[in-house]
Amino acid sequence: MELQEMMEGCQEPPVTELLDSGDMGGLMTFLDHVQMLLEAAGHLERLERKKCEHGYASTFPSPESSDPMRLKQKRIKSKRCSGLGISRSTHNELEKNRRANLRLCLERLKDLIPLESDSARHTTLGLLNKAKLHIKKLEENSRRGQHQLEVLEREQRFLKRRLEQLQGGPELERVRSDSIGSTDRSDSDREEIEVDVESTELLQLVSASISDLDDQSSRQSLASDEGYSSASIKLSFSS
DNA sequence: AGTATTAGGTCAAGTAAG
DNA sequence: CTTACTTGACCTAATACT
Repeated sequence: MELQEMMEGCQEPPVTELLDSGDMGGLMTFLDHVQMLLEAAGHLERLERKKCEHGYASTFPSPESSDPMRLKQKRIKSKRCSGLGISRSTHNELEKNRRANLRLCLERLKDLIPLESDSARHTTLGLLNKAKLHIKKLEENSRRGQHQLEVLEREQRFLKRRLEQLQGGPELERVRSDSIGSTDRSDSDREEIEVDVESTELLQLVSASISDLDDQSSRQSLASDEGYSSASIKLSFSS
């Protein structure tokens, strides 16, 4: 029950949601989880590599295993060492600790990956396989999130420029004609306009705030001697 | 410097229990 | 079948010895 709660606590919302909501804390937690899982995967990989190096349960024979003479010498030496070394019970105790540590790591891993149901039994092998899949999924999500972030940043840059142009006065007419139908646009312009089409709502919002801004600035400007430019912008915009 | 020994840690096979 | 335990073998790094 408690474990289930912890696990649920670890389940991240999709990256897209986090991005949409601008929840930077959530994003950081998500990235932390990815980092921890990658570390776990790295540990497993290192273990596997070590197995290969030593020839343990590996398809690659170690150089020594092919040399019977050296193997024999090693065995003799090892027997000598174990005879003089730590007692059997101490060795058993140490081995027990090692296994406990392994179990602990497995529990931590279990907390990090989403599991279908609490009641289902999770074997070590199953858990490791699920962790592997989860890592792959997180990596994919991370890639997608990164891509979306780039798109949004492009969009933000474009809107910022657009805003500056709209506030800039004499540039306005050119911007308008550009957006209506000029054919000699650069690739980046075209790309930006595509983005623009996808975000009409956002643009409307920006336009609304620009109008507010213009209302204010025109009021201020009209009060001053140089008030005509702002006022004319407003006029041409509304016509 | 090179070799032997020791200490500490890990792995894998065999086995018993749940 | 899975897990936990025991046990012997093995590895590496540190230390002692020549």
